[in-house]
Amino acid sequence: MTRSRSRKVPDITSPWEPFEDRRRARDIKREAVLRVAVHLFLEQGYDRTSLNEVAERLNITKPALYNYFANKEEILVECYSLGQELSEGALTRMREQDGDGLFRLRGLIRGHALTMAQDFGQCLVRIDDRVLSPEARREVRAGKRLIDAGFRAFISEGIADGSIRPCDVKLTAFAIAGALNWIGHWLQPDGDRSPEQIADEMALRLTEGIANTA
Amino acid sequence: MTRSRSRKVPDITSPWEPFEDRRRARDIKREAVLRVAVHLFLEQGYDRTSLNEVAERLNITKPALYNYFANKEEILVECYSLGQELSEGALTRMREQDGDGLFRLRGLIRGHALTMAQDFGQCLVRIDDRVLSPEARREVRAGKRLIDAGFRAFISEGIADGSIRPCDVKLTAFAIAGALNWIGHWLQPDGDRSPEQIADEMALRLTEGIANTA
Amino acid sequence: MTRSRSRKVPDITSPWEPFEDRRRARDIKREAVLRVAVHLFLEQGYDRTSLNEVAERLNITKPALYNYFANKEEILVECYSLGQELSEGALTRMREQDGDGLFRLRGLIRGHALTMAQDFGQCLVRIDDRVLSPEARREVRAGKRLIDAGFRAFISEGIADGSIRPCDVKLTAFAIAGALNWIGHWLQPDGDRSPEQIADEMALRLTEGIANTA
Amino acid sequence: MTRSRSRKVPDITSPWEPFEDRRRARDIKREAVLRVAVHLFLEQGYDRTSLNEVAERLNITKPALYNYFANKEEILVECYSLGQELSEGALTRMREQDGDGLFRLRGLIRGHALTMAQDFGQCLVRIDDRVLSPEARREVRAGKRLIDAGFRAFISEGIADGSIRPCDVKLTAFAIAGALNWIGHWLQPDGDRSPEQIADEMALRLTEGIANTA
DNA sequence: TATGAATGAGCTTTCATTCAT
DNA sequence: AATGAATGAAAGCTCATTCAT
Repeated sequence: MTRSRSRKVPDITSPWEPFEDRRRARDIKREAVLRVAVHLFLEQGYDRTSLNEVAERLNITKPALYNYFANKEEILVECYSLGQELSEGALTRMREQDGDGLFRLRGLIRGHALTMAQDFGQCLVRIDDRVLSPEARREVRAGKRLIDAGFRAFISEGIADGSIRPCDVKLTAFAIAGALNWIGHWLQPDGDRSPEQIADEMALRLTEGIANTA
Repeated sequence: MTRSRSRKVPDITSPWEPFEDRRRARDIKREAVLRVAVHLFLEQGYDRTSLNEVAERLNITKPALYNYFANKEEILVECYSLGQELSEGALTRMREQDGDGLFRLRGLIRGHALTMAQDFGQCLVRIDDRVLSPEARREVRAGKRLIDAGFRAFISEGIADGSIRPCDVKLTAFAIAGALNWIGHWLQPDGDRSPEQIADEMALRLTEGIANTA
Repeated sequence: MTRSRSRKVPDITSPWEPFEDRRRARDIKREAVLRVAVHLFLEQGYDRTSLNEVAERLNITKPALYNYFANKEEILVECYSLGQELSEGALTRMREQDGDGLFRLRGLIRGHALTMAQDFGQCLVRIDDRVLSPEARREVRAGKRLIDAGFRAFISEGIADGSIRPCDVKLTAFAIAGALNWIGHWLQPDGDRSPEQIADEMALRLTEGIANTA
Repeated sequence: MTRSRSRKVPDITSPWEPFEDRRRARDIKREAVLRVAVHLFLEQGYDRTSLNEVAERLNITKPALYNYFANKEEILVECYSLGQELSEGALTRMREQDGDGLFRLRGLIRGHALTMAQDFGQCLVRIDDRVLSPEARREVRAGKRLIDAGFRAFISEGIADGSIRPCDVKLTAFAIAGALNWIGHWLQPDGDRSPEQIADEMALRLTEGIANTA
């Protein structure tokens, strides 16, 4: 026993590694579940995607999923969370950057557009959160409001610093967000524009009317 | 219509009238089903709305629905159709009006925004057409493309006649459509802006950047 | 239509009969479900009896049960109810009869013993009410307490009127109820004593010690 | 085995002790499992108690249980066994004591009542043995019959020696056993009577009617 | 000895749809 | 035109049990 063990070098040098390994393996598997799930959710809708299908694509059985998630809803919630992270990431990055309101707004537009080019990001706007339990829904909606508030804040800021022309902040924010969210509905992975091109174009196009270039 | 109605007094003279009446009654009921259905679909999602619920709100029983519709999918398809009619109506109206591209585009924006303020209109963008059978889906998508083509046509027209500044037509159309479709997601029936106000505002706001006012 | 109808004599003489028939048919089926269910519950236990088994014995399919009952629990609750009715029937009958406490107690014993000879009666003591939801359980337990209270009342009454010797009422009631409830556990349908014989014997035996024969 | 063990220095003085220790530790753990299990079985029923719950309360994981028991059924069987031991203990003790039938019967009643005040004892009458496999059930039932036979034997003995009045032995035994078994259903751990008081009271009360005091 | 992961079997429940009436 | 009853299919979830480690 001692001998056979002694051959396994890493076990001696770092007895915690196996633990780490396990946890990492677990996280990797969790992520794999989420990736497959969000993909199917987007493809077929949440209700029409059975856990069996998710499991099948992962080459495991349905109950195995319950090792990683408490129930189907939790899977969706975590998909939302990952999407939310993408979205908030863009917001945070721009918040920390110097520049006037218009500059930051354009950055946020770009970031949000790129978010919409990814599965987890699309999930935010294409999977109806009405399937969630009231509590989960509240949390998800709070996240969505954060983003919206970000758009409004940058617009207001731009108006204050003169980089954006006075306008109806709320409606403008909705219009911009709507145009971006819609990307998730029409974007083709193999389209003739790359997500980055779309993002850049949107950043310009959606601010053309309100940019104070005078 | 007016004539058939005026005859109504003596049923004996016109044995076909009851037929008319019947068909009308039938249509009225069909419409009632659709109105209730689209409402519930929007409220809970298509999959989570059972025909039982629809029937209950109509004070009939589930199988009675099958007198008016072949199956659940047909109900949804007709909801889409009604939404599509609203949408295409706006398009047709503007097509028949005189005016330059910008003028027509603004009219279409207004019309589309108003469409998004109604249940059947919202249905177009909030109920995922992936629940439909391939054939039905193809038809619905064809309808949606029509609208999109309308936006693009007016924009191109505007560029041609000089009322709109040159721009990426496709992307611009997507941006405008997205901003408008999004209305269906955030509009509150009792909000502080009326649908008409929103429509007018959007017509201006979404063309600010591309209008050739020089 | 009118003619074909006029041939159906009973429809004319009593237009309500078909309705009645239907309702009766429905009740008959409900009862059949309950009889089969309680039988299986007693034979295998509640948890180990699947609705499939119940349905199979009735030559219907599982979901058909849901026409008559909202869920499995409701089936059990109604079994309890029927058992409770038997039990309370005996109590009520004796309450309405003249006689001293001892006489009534013996009557109740007899009645309860006979109750324990029937499926619905056995259900009361052999199916654990812990499988029920809290609300349902509360109701079932309230029923059980009623019976218990009946035993105590008659004993107290007997002590008061001198037909029963002073004793620990609560414990005596428990002892009697226990002896009777236990019948449900050992009674064989084809045993050498009939339920009536057992009931009579128990009425005497369980009161021998407390009867005031002096 | 002994040899390989002897290499561990401290073990040299008494190489058997660790074994003993181990076995003892194992038995202690087995017992702990049984105590937790019987408690949960009584609280929620056998079927509704998952091995996960049992394990959780023991701060181990579910598969660990399989080190001590082959399967869930075995756990229940051993719970029964421990209850049976309690019950048979009372029987054996009285069998070995001098005294007439009435005396012994009263002793057995007392012993059985006390058995019913303990988890393992209650298990005998509150957990349905129909969840067991046929073989296990046969064994458990054999045990239960032993106790029943004990009651009958003492009653017969009492009739023979004149301490008990002639009566229907079988029915009397059932009545007494039933009254006692029922204790397990109504006894409250914090009730106003101690188990001993109840046992004494029952010993008198349940023999009042048949005791030959003349 | 103990664990995390996985599985197979099974259960309750829901629902669109059909059919006799 | 409308209903009550019934069904087939499927879904989410639970759980005892096994196994590699």
